Amino acid sequence: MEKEPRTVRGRATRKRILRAATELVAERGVAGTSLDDVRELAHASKSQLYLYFADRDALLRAVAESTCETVLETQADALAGFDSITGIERYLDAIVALQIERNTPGCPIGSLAGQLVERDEASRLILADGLERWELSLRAGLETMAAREELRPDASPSLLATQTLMLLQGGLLLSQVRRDPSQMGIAADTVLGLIEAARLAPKP
Amino acid sequence: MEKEPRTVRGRATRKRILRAATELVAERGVAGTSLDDVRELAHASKSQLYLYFADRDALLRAVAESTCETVLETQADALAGFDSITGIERYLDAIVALQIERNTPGCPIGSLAGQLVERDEASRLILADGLERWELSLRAGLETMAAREELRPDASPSLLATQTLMLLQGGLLLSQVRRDPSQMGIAADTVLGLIEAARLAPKP
DNA sequence: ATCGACGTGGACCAGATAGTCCAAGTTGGT
DNA sequence: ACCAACTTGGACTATCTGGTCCACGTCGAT
Repeated sequence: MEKEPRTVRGRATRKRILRAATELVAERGVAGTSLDDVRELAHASKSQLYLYFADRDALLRAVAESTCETVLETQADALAGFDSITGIERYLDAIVALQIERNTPGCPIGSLAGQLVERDEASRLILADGLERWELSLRAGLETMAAREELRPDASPSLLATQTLMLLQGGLLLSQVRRDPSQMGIAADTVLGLIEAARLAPKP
Repeated sequence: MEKEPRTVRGRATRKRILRAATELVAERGVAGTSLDDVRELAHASKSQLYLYFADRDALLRAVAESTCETVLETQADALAGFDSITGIERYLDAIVALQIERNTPGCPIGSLAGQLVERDEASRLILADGLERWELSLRAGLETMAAREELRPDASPSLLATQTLMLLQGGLLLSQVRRDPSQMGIAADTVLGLIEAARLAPKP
C-alpha cells in the first residue's frame, strides 16, 4: 500500500526514489525505466519502493505529478512576468534558452503524454492538470494586460493563452524530433506575432 | 537477420505482421505491445517475425515508417489541395473531422516521437523524415499560392508551413491529453488566421 | 533503557518477453 | 517431376521485471 513516511529518514528515502524515477523517466522514457534502475539510482531497496508506492503505476503517477511540478517551477519566475510585452519577450527568450541548454530536448510533460495517456487515465488527468495550470498562468498574464487596456477589446486572453501553449508544445515537439532548437525560436516568434496582433488597435 | 520475402506468401506474411504491429502500437503504445501480441493478431509464428525483422527494434522502426506512410497517405487528398484558401479550409476541416472520428486521438507520429526519439536514433530520423515530408507538402501548396501572387510578397511559405505543422502538432497533443477535440478546431482557426494575414496586401 | 512502530536490505518467486532453433511443409524455376 | 531455396509452426531457453516476504536495524516517546 501507498504510505506516507513518518520519519525524516523515511521522507528522505521517498524523495530520493521519486527524484531518481523522475530523472530516469525523463531521460530514458517510461518503458526504458525499470524499478531496478530506480532502486539503484536512489540507493534504495525493493521493499522501500513498495513501502512508499503501491506499485509501478502509482510510482509513474507520482513521476507525472513531480514532472509537472518541476516544469512549472522551472519557468515560474519567467511566467510571472507574462503580463507585458517586454515580460512576454523575456518569457519566450527564457523558454528558448532553456530548450537549447537542456540535454534532453522537448517538453517533459508532452513527452510523458505520448507514453502514459493511452495507458492510464489517472496519469492523463495529472498531465492535463499540469497543462491547465500552465495555460492558466499564461491567461492570467494576458488578462492583466487586457485590464490595463493593452490589448484590443475584442482580443481573447483565454484564446491567446491556448494558442500560445499549442505553439510552445508544437515547437517543443519539432525541436525534439528534429534535434533543432531553432524550431523553438520560430514558435516563440509566432507567439509574439499573435500577441502583438492582438495589441494594436484594429480599426481607427 | 532482416530479409525481404521472396514469394507472394512471404510478402503477405510480412505485410500482415507489419500491419498488426502498427495497429497495436498505435492503440496501445510501444511499451504495451509485445511480440506475442503482434504474432497473435497477425496469425504468424515467432520464426516468421524473426525471419522478416532482425529484432524488436527493427520491427519498431518499420512500424515508425509505416505509421508515417499511413498518416501522409490518409491526408494525401486533402493535402494536395493546400494551395488555395478554400483548399486550405477544406484541409483543416478534414484534419479536425479526422481527429473527432478517430478512436485514438492525437497524431500517431507525434505520439511515437515521445516514445521512440530518446531510445533509438534511427527511429528519430524516420519520424523526422515523416514530419519533413508533411511540412514540404504544406510548403509546396503555399509556394503555389505565392507564385499565383495570392500571398503578400514578404510572406514566407516555408515559415508558414513550419508554423502550420507546429500548430497542428500542438493542437493534436492538447486534444489528446485533454480528450477535447475542440482544441483541434482552435489550432485550425489559428492556422487559417496566420495564412489569411499573409494573404492580404500589407500597406497600400 | 525499553518497547512498539517505523524503516531497511535483499533473497526469492511467478510470469512475461525477447530471441533461438529445427524439423516439416511449400514454392517455383528448370 | 525435382530439388534447393524459402516459409512455417512451435517448442524451448535465458533473462528481466514487477511484486512478495521476512528477518533485522533504527527511532523516538515514555
